Amino acid sequence: MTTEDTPSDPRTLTTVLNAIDIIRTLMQLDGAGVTELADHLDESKSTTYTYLKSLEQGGLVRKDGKEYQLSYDMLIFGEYVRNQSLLYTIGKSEIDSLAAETGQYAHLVVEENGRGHNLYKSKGEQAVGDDYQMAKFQQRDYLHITASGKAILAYLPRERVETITDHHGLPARTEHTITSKDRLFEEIADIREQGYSHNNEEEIEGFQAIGAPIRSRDGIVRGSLSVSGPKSMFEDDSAYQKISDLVTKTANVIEVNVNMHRRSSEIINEGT
Amino acid sequence: MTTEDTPSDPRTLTTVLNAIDIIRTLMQLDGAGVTELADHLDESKSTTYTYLKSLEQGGLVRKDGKEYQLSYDMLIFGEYVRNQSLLYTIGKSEIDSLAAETGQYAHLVVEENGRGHNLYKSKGEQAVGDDYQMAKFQQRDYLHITASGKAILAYLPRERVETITDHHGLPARTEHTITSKDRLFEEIADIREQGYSHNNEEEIEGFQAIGAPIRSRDGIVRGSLSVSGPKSMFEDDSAYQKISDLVTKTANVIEVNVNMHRRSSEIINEGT
DNA sequence: TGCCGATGTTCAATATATACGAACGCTCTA
DNA sequence: TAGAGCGTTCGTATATATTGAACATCGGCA
Repeated sequence: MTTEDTPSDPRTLTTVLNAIDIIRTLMQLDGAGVTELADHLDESKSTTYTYLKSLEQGGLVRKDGKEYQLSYDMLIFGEYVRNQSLLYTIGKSEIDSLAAETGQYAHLVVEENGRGHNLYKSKGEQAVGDDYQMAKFQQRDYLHITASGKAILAYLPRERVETITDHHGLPARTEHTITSKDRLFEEIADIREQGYSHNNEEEIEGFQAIGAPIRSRDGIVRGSLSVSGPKSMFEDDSAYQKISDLVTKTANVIEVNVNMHRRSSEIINEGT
Repeated sequence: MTTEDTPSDPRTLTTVLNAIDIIRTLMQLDGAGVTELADHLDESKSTTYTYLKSLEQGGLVRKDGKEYQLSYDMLIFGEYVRNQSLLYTIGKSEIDSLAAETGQYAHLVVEENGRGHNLYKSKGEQAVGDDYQMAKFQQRDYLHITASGKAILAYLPRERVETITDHHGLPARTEHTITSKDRLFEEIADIREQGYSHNNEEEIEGFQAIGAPIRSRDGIVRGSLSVSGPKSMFEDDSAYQKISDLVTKTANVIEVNVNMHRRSSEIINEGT
């Protein structure tokens, strides 16, 4: 239906996929009417209409004046997903401290389907960059482009990294972006040695970042965090050192707390 | 399929509604396996399996170990919906100030399908109540139970209020909850006279709140805001006065800014 | 005011996708 | 290592989605 649709085996519910396409397109178009949507999806008006009405009845879509929009129920799902994440509930305040101590932006990230999802971000006092750019809910990043993403890649099984890069490719954002697998695996080796990742203007010109993984006791990456800001903040050696120390320290604190929490839930569940 | 399902006319896509049921149930159960879900929905295992796989392929659901969960894409939808709302983008900082000035919780609310949805909340320094209770994403409230909800009801067309109460009823939360239509319409008249609403332990024993509507130039309610805290904060007359003044003032500021923004977009769009 | 074009909505026929049970495979546990 | 419980596959019976054409409604413009 859309350009990105994989062939899909015949045992998949096409109606469900179509509905999801409509949801995504509605987001992409920032709301749309029946005709506009139908044109974008190459479907008949009547079909599109039926989908919209069904989604409306199900509460995922709302008719707002002349246009159909995603409903506020989506907000509920989103908040639910966020609050469900241990990384978020435990890490939130640590990320706030990290942003406060560094004065820059701090982010908390998880991986899903080979992309980095922003669970939370906190803005430090000296953080620059329009809120515009930062508020943009570009919440799904390529992993090879960000410090937090690279921190995750570095501790994913090599095979998984292969799959991800094969699937998503290594598109460039700036001239510093890592665009070859070889280069990426070199970088991964460096990160593992240092324990943190460094984004050297690979996502945005003039911006740098330092990230570190958050792992569970068995070594599996659960997510990562990062601090980002204008490159001037990272150029001075002692500043760089300070930030990387804070980043790894914070990652460790969250790691310990998450693992403690998991352990205690496991003990509780032993009765089951 | 679920208990709340309305018969639904035959022109609706049942597959879409079924998929949405699965999403909602997955949230309700905090993740589930195929069998558990199938039991809850009174569907065959194989059918449920097909839905889960389709939703997974569509990216709304993720298999997390042994259980299916809502995906982080939901977070993207949620953030999108939030950021799309003018009330949020404009009101956020005002709500923060309101929380700071009163020291209590401040909320920003919109109405959808007769329920109040929390767009944003901010916690003041002296705010009490476990983060637990407040972080709980109970983000869809009955309108007659909260100060913000009542502020909205007060400026909705009477006919709409009737529809909403008929549909949702007036369930009680405490012994102070308004549970009759007559009482509700009296309250609405009072709110219109005062310009703000007062929640007198109608939602939670020992908690009070003051809310005010946010309306567009044509008088249509776009949402509301409120400040809530322990009743001791509201008992002193001058404190009550101070809070209600701040609440109505803040509502006005947001109102003006939203209306200005809309006006300028309209002017821009004149070229279209 | 009244007409035109565009958009939203309905419908009946057709083409197609979904639902289910039974059977198989896997895993965990006793 | 047997067995219970869960996830997965598949063939078939059945119910569902799709579409264009016709109708309704809205908004703009003369």
